[in-house]
Amino acid sequence: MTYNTRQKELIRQLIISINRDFSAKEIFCKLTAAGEEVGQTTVYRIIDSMVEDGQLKKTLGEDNEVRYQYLESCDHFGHCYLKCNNCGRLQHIDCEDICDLTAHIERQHKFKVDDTNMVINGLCRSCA
Amino acid sequence: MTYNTRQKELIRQLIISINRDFSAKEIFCKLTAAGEEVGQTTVYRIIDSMVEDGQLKKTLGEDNEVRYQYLESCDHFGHCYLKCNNCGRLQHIDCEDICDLTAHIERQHKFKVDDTNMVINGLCRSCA
DNA sequence: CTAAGTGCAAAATGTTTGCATACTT
DNA sequence: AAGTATGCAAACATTTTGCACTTAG
Repeated sequence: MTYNTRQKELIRQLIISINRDFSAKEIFCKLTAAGEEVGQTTVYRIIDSMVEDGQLKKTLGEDNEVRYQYLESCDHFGHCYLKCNNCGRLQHIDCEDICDLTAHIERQHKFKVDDTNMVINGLCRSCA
Repeated sequence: MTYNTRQKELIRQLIISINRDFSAKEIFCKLTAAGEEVGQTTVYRIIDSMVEDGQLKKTLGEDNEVRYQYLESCDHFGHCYLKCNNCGRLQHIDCEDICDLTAHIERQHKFKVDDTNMVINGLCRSCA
């Protein structure tokens, strides 16, 4: 079982409100700045469990820093995302939209595409 | 100008011979194990310069470690790769092969795909 | 009451920097 | 000779661990 705690709720809310990718340190600093008392160990632990849970996706930011991306929960089997290089937001797309591509790659290149975690980079509509 | 040194050559050879992704630490350890004297600072510096050069691509491995992937030099404008999740090898594919996809995404999803650095994960022919 | 979660301080890990020395051209 | 590159040791930054304490169910 897993308990609901003040810390988990705070972190979850903050992550959602940020609405772009973030580092563990950022979360810790923002909470502290807001006067919330949450230990940084706890921040790391909660973030890690959200990654295991599939709610967050790890990415590599500038300066080799580990960043995380919130994935809105969805029950699709395939998870494909468009990530904006400018604002950092993720946008989910349906995998049917790219199944022509994956089929092509599997046929022509003999490569079995893993479309459960595919991220395509670029610029979103508002940043383009 | 940039000088050719024993260390650069050793590291370059090693990276090519490894033929999969690697961490800076691995390079340092392998060189040391082989009896080659190369400082770890040097390893980091040479790898960094290869990243800036476009010869290596950074990725995020397990345990948050930064890993690097050797990209065989090519003069294509678009760089799209298929990366095997098992053996770690990268395979280059031509961007014409995926331009239908990028066109579709740009049209339907209003998202300007950056195809200069796109990586698709999956399993290569021998690992599938 | 028990299992799960928290937070501190310390440790471990990975990476970078300052600087004197050595090597390339 | 002049400009680069190297390597050490120390500094840094980030993340993890051990452990006693607290909290949720």
